[in-house]
Amino acid sequence: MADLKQIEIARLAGVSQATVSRVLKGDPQVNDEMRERVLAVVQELGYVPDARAQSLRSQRTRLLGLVVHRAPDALAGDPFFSALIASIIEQAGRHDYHLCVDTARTARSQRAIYEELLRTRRVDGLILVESETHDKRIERLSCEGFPFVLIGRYDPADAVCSVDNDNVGAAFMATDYLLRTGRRRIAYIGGPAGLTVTRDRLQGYKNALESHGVGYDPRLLAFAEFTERSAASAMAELLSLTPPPDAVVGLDDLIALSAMREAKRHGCRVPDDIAFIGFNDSPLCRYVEPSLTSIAVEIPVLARKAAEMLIALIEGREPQPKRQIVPARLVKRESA
Amino acid sequence: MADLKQIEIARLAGVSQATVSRVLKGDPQVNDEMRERVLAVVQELGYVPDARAQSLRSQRTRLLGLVVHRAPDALAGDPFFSALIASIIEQAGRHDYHLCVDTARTARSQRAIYEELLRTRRVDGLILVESETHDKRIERLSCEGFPFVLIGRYDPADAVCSVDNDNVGAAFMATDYLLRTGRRRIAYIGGPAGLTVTRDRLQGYKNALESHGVGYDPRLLAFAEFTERSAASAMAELLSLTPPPDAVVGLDDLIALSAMREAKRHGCRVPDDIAFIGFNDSPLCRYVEPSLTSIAVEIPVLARKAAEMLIALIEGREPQPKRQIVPARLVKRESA
DNA sequence: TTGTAAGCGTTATCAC
DNA sequence: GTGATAACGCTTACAA
Repeated sequence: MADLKQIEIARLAGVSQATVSRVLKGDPQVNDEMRERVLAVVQELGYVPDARAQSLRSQRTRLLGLVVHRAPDALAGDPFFSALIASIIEQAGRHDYHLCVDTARTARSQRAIYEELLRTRRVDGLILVESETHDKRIERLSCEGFPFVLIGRYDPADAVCSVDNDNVGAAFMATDYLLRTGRRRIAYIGGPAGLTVTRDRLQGYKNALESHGVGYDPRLLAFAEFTERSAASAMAELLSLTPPPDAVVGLDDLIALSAMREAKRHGCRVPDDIAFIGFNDSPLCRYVEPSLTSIAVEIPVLARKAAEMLIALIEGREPQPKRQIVPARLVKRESA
Repeated sequence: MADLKQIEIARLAGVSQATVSRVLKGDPQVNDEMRERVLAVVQELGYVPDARAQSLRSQRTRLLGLVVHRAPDALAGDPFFSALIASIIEQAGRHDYHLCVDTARTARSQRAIYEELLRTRRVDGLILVESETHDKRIERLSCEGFPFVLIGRYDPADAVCSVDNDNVGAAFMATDYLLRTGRRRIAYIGGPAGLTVTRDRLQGYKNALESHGVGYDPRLLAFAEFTERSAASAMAELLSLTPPPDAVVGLDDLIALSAMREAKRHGCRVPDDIAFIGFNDSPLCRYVEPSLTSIAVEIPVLARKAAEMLIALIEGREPQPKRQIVPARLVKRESA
């Protein structure tokens, strides 16, 4: 069973080993009668070619690589990555590719992992997430001509293949929705001020206010760390304004959620007194009370497109366009 | 850069290609002077051996396989798998192994995936989760002598290598706690009835009832798929009983949460009218209202042990003991 | 101690 | 059309 190779099939079918290979590859040049004979033996013995030998010979492993920069416990709680992984696997599977996932916590181990995956040719291509603005890895991969696709933003945008969600558009969508439902004093709680996502979404927020002719009040802006407490205290401060905000756009679901809790603790009714919108449409949203309206960034779409692009690159097709933007989607629930 | 092989290193270092291989393998037989020469060239050119060639030659891919039986969207929201994946990767990495994750939704595709991973020798071993009581895959793998470790239970227990959390004990712990806090009509919502985890936890539930001398009422049992709707409708049915349950043990946090929401929608107060306990202590638990009491199964420990055992098997060491049990832990919150 | 050479199981290029 | 045969890049007897 274990040592079943083409040569064995060939012997039993009374043909040469090369013919077995041809039949398996679907070569149209082979005689029907021989094809039948070979396929019969293959079927009977359940022969499947050895991926290792194929990899060496074809210089292709049919393995996509994904490296995640999170400690295991951080990864564990993050719905983004599990969604990403699951969707990449699915899309890869359609093209008969598999996914190899690695984690790299420290900067050193990151370099090592990339080095390893790239140089050992263990994977045919890489999907990169959470890249920084000037990312050595990216320059490196570009130089080497190694196939890779970025999830996120990069400048110059057309230098690399990338997919991203439309952060400006997503925040516009959230704010616009609140304005349409009659809210006028809309606060924005961002994450750390340096993050591009914080800034992009702030931009979308401003755009929406402007498009409705609603004045922009800088006092309604707050920035929080990614902790419950930080978001809560930002919210407390916003509530001390007169008049207080009647809606809040939070950078992500956890921030929105923590803010919402704080508001409730101050006796606000949600959504009557104040509405809340988060981002990511994480599983959490459905389970809290009131359930949290959220802007879904379509991670499965993102992942599918990334995998699709990467496979195209690997197989020598130049993806067009090189940059794809996935629109966001409003998931309406009780909080707004 | 791309076509850098040992023979090239050998040429530049003025040695034979075999010597390069020996140096890289850390063979103590080689002359120090030669080793220096070779390593210098290796360093300078940043040579790394081709994993594909190594795989073919050594008959080892250094890849562990994990197959997950969930649709991508079900996987996406499930903290269990992300925790599992993350911890396996980490442990594997310590031994210079990588992880290949696949999903298989349908029974047919499951077979196909196993077939593929096993027969193509794409991975050196498999970690199996969510096995069923009489699992063809397991018999198959055993027959073939393919290295694999089960996360979960299997009979006879010493036929295969496995790690498991103490599901019977965990459910006992949950049910016992509810009984001690005065609950008497305790319902159990399992997952699909064939799953061993469903049955083991049912057993623990029954054991606890018995140990408290509380009668077992089969009407208080329900089985749900791993979807919100399914758990909710199971809960709705339980609520229609007279009298309704005063506590629910859910197979996992998501099931417990979905059930809890359904109960609240029916006007039940939690925990006053009805208490809820889930399993896994997922991040979600803290954010819902009321926060969910949960039995923590130590997934990282489970994953680490599984990976450790699998690697031992692959490398020809017989793990002792063949079965490892990881105890559970009660995390008390508001819902019970 | 180092070099030579025979595979590992495929695929692909030749002749026939 | 089909069958030898040479790679693919590495490991490892075996020879020197």
